[in-house]
Amino acid sequence: MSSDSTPISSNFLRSIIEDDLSNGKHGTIVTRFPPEPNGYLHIGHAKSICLNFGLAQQFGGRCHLRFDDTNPVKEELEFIESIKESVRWLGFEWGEHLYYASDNFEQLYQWAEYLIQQGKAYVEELSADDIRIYRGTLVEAGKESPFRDRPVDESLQLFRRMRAGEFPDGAKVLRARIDMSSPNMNLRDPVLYRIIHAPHPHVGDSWRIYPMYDFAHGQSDAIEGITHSICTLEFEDHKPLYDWFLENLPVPSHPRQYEFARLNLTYAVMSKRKLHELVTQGTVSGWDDPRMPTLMGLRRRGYTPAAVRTFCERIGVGRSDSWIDMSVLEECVREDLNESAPRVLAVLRPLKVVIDNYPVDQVEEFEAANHPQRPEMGSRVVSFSRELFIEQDDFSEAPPKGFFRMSPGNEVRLRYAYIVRCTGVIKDESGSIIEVRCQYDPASRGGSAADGRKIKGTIHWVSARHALEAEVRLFDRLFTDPNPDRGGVDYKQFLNSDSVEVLPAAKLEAGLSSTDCETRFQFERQGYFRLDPQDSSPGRLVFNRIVTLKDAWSKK
RNA sequence: UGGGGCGUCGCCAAGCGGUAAGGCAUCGGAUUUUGAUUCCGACAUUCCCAGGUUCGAUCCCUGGCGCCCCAGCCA
Repeated sequence: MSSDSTPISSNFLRSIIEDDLSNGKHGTIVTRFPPEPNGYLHIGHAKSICLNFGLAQQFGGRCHLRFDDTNPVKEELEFIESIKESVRWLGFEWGEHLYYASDNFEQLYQWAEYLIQQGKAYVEELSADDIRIYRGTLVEAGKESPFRDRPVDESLQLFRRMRAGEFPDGAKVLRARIDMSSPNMNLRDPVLYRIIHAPHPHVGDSWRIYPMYDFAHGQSDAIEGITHSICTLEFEDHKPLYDWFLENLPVPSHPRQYEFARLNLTYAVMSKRKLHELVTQGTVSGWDDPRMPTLMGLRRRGYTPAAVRTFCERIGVGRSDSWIDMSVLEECVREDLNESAPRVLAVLRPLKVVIDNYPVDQVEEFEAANHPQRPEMGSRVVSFSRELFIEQDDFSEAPPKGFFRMSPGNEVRLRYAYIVRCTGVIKDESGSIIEVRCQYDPASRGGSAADGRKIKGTIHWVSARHALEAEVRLFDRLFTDPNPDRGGVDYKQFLNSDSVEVLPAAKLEAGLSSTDCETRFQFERQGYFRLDPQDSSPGRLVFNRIVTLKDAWSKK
């Protein structure tokens, strides 16, 4: 992780930890990343992962991976596995510190009985609807349940029978006995346990009752000896409850909770519900669709873990609601790939070019640098012949002002090869250009004019008879609006109908025949690409565009 | 209209009473066989507003205004 390029900057969490360490409150820090295994991880989770694992790393502590698996009806083994895979892919390792809240179920159950015995919890028999009505509203105090003051023994017996599976789902719950008139809704006798007759992905069918998040999370933190329990802002209202449990239970430690603002990205949606919808409604091909902001999606697209880590560092950590510009993420991959990606010539939308004065059967080989700024990356040889492909965009019959690519009468350099002058075009019956004719300057071998004249434009090309054919997929933002997630409107109305463009017959330089999906390339003048790990096979090359190059010209 | 937060450049974000870091974006200009990269330069007399305390306030106090979160047997 030392290769990440953004300097570590100050934030409020680092300050807190520095203080706790220097004043001896803690000798070492322990954090945790606590996902619920009910879906795939997205870029927002990456922020939390980088924060928790990163803080532990920077301060010589450790970070646990803990599954907050208290709701068996939403959780699946598949999600547990994909989460582990995503965290590892991001570059973090939890070692032996893998935990499940569900492994604490017996202890939590004992603590629940303890609370009952202390008169601090009771078995509730009101229906879910009635509980809601009794809870009151934001501006009105709640009412106490008729079961609130029932004898301790009665609650205890009932709770044991709940555990034994004697009651159907929803028949009863266990509630904490706190304060029905608290202005903090979380303190109005929160539900601790509910009856769910469903098997659990991790602990199987051993339980009929399951603790709620609030009754499991803080205690799990305490059991694991977490020092800094870092979560998102919406849990701030839960902190008094978090602390209430830790103060009223014989727990081994009392972690402190700190909250930060969750990540929002422009031109994306981040809620699990909406991502799920995109998948199930077939808007995208799956959780790993290269346009998805999921870690699986970014990975398949070709993003590097280092780029995602740099992004998480660069956006900072604060407590104010923030919308990070997609361009920040994009710039992070470019930075990473600009350093490491070998350059290659590839024509995405081919236009045939014939060099009339070039010998018909002649083939020349030119040396091309794999990375002009990094000679140590070596060079390769590219074949040149009379018939080539160039990019359709690199030719204009009636060029706009400032266009310095190929146009009739103008000279342009074919990268690494020769300077050519366009002499004419051939069109089909409908008037579209199907071929461009040129004359080359034999004295410009390698691309430099013998007389030293300056050539402004350099374009890429591929020799027609040597070209490799490939499918290339150009991905763009999934949404047309910077904030599709804003309230009041259906985010689906902002779906970008052009978020993927498939180019079926791109022409690549021959050397690309033997590459693998681990290598990211820069297709010169176009962007960064890599083989799609899913759809590519030895006989069929499918490239994904990870991100474009910056393009000052197209902006004009 | 209860409670909890937040408000520093277009987007993030440092700053912790001593006179506004940095990144992304944007705009100039230089170098360039990628209109990329790299490099230089510009970019908040001002920190939501109004009062107050102070020699001095983005930082302290008071009062406004705006935005976000909370009424799951979800996490």
